Amino acid sequence: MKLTPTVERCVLHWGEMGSRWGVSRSVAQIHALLFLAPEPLTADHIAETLAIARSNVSVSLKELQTWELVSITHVIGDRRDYFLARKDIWDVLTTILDGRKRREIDPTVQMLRDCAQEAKHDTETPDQVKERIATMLEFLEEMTGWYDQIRGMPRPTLLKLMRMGTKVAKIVG
Amino acid sequence: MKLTPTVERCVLHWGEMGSRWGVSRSVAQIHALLFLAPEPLTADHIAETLAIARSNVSVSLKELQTWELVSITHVIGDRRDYFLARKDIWDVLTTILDGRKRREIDPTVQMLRDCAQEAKHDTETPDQVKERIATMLEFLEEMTGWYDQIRGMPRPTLLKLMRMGTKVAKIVG
DNA sequence: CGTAAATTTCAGACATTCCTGAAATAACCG
DNA sequence: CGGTTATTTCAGGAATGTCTGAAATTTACG
Repeated sequence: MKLTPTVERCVLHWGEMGSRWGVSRSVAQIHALLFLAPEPLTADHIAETLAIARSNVSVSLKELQTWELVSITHVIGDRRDYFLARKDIWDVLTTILDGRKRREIDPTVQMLRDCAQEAKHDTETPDQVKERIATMLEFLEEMTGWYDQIRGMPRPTLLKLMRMGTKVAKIVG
Repeated sequence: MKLTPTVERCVLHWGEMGSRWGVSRSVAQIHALLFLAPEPLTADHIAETLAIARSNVSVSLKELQTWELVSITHVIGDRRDYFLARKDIWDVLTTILDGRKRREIDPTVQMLRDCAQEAKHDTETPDQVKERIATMLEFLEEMTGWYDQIRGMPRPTLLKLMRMGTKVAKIVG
């Protein structure tokens, strides 16, 4: 896997996007490289190609594995680890969304539930604020509930629905 | 607008979430405070309540205004600016999504288009990589196209569709 | 205008995150 | 085992991002 100008451009852009979404540049770049690579790559290869420290690659790969975006394979007669990214784009997207929901949205919902609970014995917080928190909680619960339902649908069904676009409303409504 | 323990908890959590999504803690905290506040607040009031520098509040409010999440109002007989956050949660969400799409997704699509274009005269990049880029581009174009359609739908229609959940598929399919 | 309040700018301090390189550990082979 | 290769850990340095406070600017009132 050579870093051709085209690949380089994708990798750099993806790294840039990563930092805007709370992922370190290295992690995002490695992910981009592995995503594009037709073959699994060794950590050494990645470090050399992207010109980043070998140790950095090691840590970043660990993180990508906890995100379930990257896995390890092996080649017979070779002791080194070969890394392989999830290639199905739809899969990549849902994996990332699932992860962020679990790590960020779900705890936020929990925090709002706690606040709503506490609010009952809380005389100093104005009612308008309590109401706003309640509305927020309701909204998030509705959104996450919807997301979970959607996630449970078979992909072809979902794709069909998406391709129908606004026509869905006409048929249903 | 007093910083009651409940409000404080929301503000701190929201600040935390902000930094995980590429927004500075101050900006996120100010947004949370303004979102919860029933009344518009002055910059001084915000600085005092959150114990952050007045200048920081000024810059953060500017950023929130470019995101169209916060606007200025005035009170007769008072020269100070009063700041007011968008209160409709649905509106807040779509405003944020629109902004991120415009700033991050659209440029990414453009980058992929450029790569796909360049790929035609590019002999060194393997075909498998070119194909992956093409697939990625196709996927993103489909997703953004769908998003734009959805965004154009009247909100009650969309809400109805969401509340139907998976039933939509049964009726349509 | 002159003055005072309100706001903004911005250089540099501070904090955080990220990355590196050396050392430690683990895995494997003969 | 001893030696070799692969991987991980981690302290500290580098880079980046964030925040502050003083000074400059703008705004509005008398």
